[in-house]
Amino acid sequence: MSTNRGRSEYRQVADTIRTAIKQGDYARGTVLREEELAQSMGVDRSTINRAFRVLTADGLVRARRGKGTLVTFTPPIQRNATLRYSQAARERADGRGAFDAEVRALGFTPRSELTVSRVTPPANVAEILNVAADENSTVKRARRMYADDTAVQLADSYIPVAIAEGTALEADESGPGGIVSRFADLGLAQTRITESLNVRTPTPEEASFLDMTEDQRVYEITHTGWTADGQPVEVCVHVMPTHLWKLDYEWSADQN
Amino acid sequence: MSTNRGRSEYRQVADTIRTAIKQGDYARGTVLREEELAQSMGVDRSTINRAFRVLTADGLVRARRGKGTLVTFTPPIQRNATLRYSQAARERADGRGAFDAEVRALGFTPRSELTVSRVTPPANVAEILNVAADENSTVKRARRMYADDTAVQLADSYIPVAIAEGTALEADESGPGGIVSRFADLGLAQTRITESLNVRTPTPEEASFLDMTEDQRVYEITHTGWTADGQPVEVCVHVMPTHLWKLDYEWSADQN
DNA sequence: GAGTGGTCTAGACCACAGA
DNA sequence: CTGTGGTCTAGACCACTCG
Repeated sequence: MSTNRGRSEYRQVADTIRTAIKQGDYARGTVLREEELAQSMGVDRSTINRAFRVLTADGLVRARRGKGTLVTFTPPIQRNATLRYSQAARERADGRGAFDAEVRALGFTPRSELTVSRVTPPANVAEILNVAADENSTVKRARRMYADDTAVQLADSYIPVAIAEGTALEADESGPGGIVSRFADLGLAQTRITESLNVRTPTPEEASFLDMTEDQRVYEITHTGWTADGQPVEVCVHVMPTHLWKLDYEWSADQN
Repeated sequence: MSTNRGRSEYRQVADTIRTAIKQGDYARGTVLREEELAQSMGVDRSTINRAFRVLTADGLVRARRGKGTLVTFTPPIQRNATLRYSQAARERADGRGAFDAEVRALGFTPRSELTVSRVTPPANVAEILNVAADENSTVKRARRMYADDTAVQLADSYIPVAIAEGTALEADESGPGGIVSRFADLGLAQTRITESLNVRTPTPEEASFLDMTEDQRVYEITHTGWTADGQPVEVCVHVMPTHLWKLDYEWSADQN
């Protein structure tokens, strides 16, 4: 491969393959082999390996030892933060959650698993909820979400035991309208929502569950629901691969 | 370096240095040298180089050819999307913008440059604003933002020429309360805001301006302001390094 | 056992910074 | 001219997949 305006060979290789994937020349599921590409492009295998690392970080391919490197590019799932929690959306949802609609919109089949337990919350969650961080002071509703059997999101919701104890909030099924409706049933309707968002490297555990490498990135969204009198009743920490999601927000400019 | 539960050497090296930086053992500005670390840790220089690549992606260090690798870790700047556009914030601001307050909150000195021109908007912007994409159909207000002389954000705002022509919206100074107040002066108060957010690799130009490598990531935020009668009057595209920013959103649960 | 990616080393050469 | 990172190659060895 010829030299080209200071752009290194592995980046040129990555650019070439990226373009091919986006144009549809390499369809999702196509298997590429490093050695073969190395020979056809006249470079060392390590150069191809490095190019694939770049493409992997962007979520375009995924290497499998012993098998080859698969093209995995998918358009992102759209998460509308505001609609998810609106009254109207809950009435519209017919018992199906927001996640369900988001995934179906792309033609995938959604699935999610829920595990409810009592746990000691992470320090930052304990601080927001104003509960002790050193006991089983919260109910944790851990959701694991999939699209066509691919894990796409982790969402761990924490509720103070003082609120959840003996209520539907500790049940394995959230019921019609979702968990937010259960809060409303208890007279703890969430009227104000805050989300704090950052991007980071996944932990090894997250990377394993979400089938990511540590070169990829996740959104970490800390979502808090507040009642009208300013009480924080639920904190949910969402972790999702950045290459799989697009986030939408919407609000009134003069509400504050 | 001994083998350790399948975690590769370069990741172990990265973990070690990451911990040292976060604990404050390597202060911001410390210069590290690959060859020196390679010898002290008993590995090849390329292994250290690869470890630094990981740390660079996280924004912890930045390599400088000919000089060494500098520790650059900084706590993130907090951007509160909702407050930026509220009436209250504009009145509080004393002529200083939201960016100004966000940067000062971290002890840095903010600075920004503004260039106003007429341009053909990007296709996605043209579509939102419902203007032609093939002429100088929009006024572009290009802001370049710095914290202590480090570039931290690019924000390109687009306004239909039909709205901006001959108004303060085409001026080089946005005036008290910022550009949003000028819209209000024209009877085009923005009452609804939408933001669509994703994460991607910076373009070579963005990487150069923001002093990033292509291993790092940027947020791309497409912000739209709408009037009460549903007219889109301004689209602003923000590009900012993910390792430098934390994003906060806030809204009423039942506004929709 | 053969195929394929993940990683490490050793050596080389280039580009850029700075004296 | 020297120091330092960026990249490329060649070879090696390991881990995992699949027949």
